[in-house]
Amino acid sequence: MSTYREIEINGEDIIIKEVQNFDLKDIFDCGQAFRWNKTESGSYIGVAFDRVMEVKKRGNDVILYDCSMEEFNKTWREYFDIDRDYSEIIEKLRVDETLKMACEFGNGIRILQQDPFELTISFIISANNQIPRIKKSIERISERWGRKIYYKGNEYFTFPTIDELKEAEVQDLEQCGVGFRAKYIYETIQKVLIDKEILNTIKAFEDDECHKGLVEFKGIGPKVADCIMLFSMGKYSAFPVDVWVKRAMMHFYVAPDVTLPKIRKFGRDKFGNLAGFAQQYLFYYARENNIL
DNA sequence: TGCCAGGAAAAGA
DNA sequence: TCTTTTCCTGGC
Repeated sequence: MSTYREIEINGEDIIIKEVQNFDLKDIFDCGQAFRWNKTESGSYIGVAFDRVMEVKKRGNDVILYDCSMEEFNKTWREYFDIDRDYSEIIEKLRVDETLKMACEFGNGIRILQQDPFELTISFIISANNQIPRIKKSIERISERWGRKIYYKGNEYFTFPTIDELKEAEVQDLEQCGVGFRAKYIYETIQKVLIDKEILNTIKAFEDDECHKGLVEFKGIGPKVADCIMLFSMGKYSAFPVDVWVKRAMMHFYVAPDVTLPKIRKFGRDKFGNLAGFAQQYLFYYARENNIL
């Protein structure tokens, strides 16, 4: 289902009129992206797809600064999932009392569609890690191997391409603060160097096959695979079970001693092809409210 | 199947 | 200041 939205050009900027369920804090604080930061003016600046993007809300309008209609249609429309009607998803999920509460809390969430290679490396780093440190590691990797770009007089760095990372050694990666995950990142780089289309191939698979393909990488377990397929491969039956979702599920649905694979199966069976959305609402609700 | 090591820094006490 | 926890995976 897609809903028509009015898109306007205003000087150098794109204005998407009257967007519902689109809140910048919800989108960038729900743990799916690591390269966006809030500015003093209330906008968010991030690096994605080789450029710096600044986004701001004005009423219910979304402004994308310095962006042509062509670029918007080619890249950001899909990235911000503009054509999806989230009220329809919330309508279906809110029959469940817990989800009703979680959806109301995080009603501005959108699941971004990011670059599979960047997401794969980023979520390998995320394993048993915390967000400030994950962000720092990704910044260091970008500074070291990415391309320097400028926005409003400030320096930014693109996330490196596979070719830019081909010389990276385990030791170099360790210097970026990724710790024991360095060898997993190194092995993933080698694997992608051998077959540069491997992530696109995996992306084209059905959801379960996609998950199987991803967990074959060192450093990618069930949780990280679910994140990669949900945030960069459009696989919405994914149900990443991290510490917060586990807490939320144990709090609201299942017995305290249930294993992670069982929680994952429970979530996927319960929410079907909306599992990924349900997970995001639950995760955000649980973490922001510090539920036990 | 279940347990635990594995960076280092944030968050909590 | 010190201790615990951290969006978990691999290997035993």
